Amino acid sequence: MDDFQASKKRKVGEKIVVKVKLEENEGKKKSDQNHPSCDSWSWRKYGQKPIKGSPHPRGYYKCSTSKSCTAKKQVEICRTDSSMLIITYTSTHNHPNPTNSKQTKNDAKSEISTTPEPDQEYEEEEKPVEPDQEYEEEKPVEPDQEYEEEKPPVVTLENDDFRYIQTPEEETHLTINLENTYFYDEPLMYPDLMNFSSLKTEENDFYDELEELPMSSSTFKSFMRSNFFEERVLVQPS
DNA sequence: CGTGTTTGACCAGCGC
DNA sequence: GCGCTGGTCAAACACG
Repeated sequence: MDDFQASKKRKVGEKIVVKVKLEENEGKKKSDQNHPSCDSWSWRKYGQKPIKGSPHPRGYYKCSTSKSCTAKKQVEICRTDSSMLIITYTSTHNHPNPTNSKQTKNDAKSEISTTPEPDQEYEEEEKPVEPDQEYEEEKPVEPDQEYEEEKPPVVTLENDDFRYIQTPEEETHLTINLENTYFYDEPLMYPDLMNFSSLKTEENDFYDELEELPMSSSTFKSFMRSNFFEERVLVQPS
């Protein structure tokens, strides 16, 4: 009802693809039970489909915080690396993050802009500092995009069709530039990044290898509850 | 009882 | 035009 029944189809206007590294041995956090991401939005699963060429099904989630919120995400296990989750965010939250307020345990540094505007972009956002965020992958850096050591309060990367806002706490590297595709790595640990103006993605890079990895939904679920770090990938449409 | 998950069916875009 | 595939719906079910 709520939705822009816009597209049941694959022509989504905006997407953020996040790669999440799972660490199986790192105990299960009950706090992530329902959403395989460390974002603090609450998600409700509304579907799951086996994806051709992938041994793992893809789960479809909607934001359950607000019925009018059209934010969605897709979660699947990377076929090339079963310890990696691929989370694709689509649409935007049109409400502030409800759990931010109750997430004051670490450091309630996260301020949410209460802007009920559906297409509103949060120009500035603060992320809760993650003490143990770890990610170290060195990848070829796009010469055009250079990130300096000391970052300004907010770094905004802009392209013709997407804009990506990051905070100084996260280190973002531009990793690959395939024609029109831009990839970023970063320890995504905050949900407010769900606001983006116009992003798009190609997922074909995941399909380059298929391995037989029989994984039941329960196994998948246990994956979801593990620890991980995330790796955000932004893609620009061609 | 409320909320979230599971799962099969249905729908629509896309390629041939 | 047809079939394939991905995305969504909704009823049934599970869980706290």
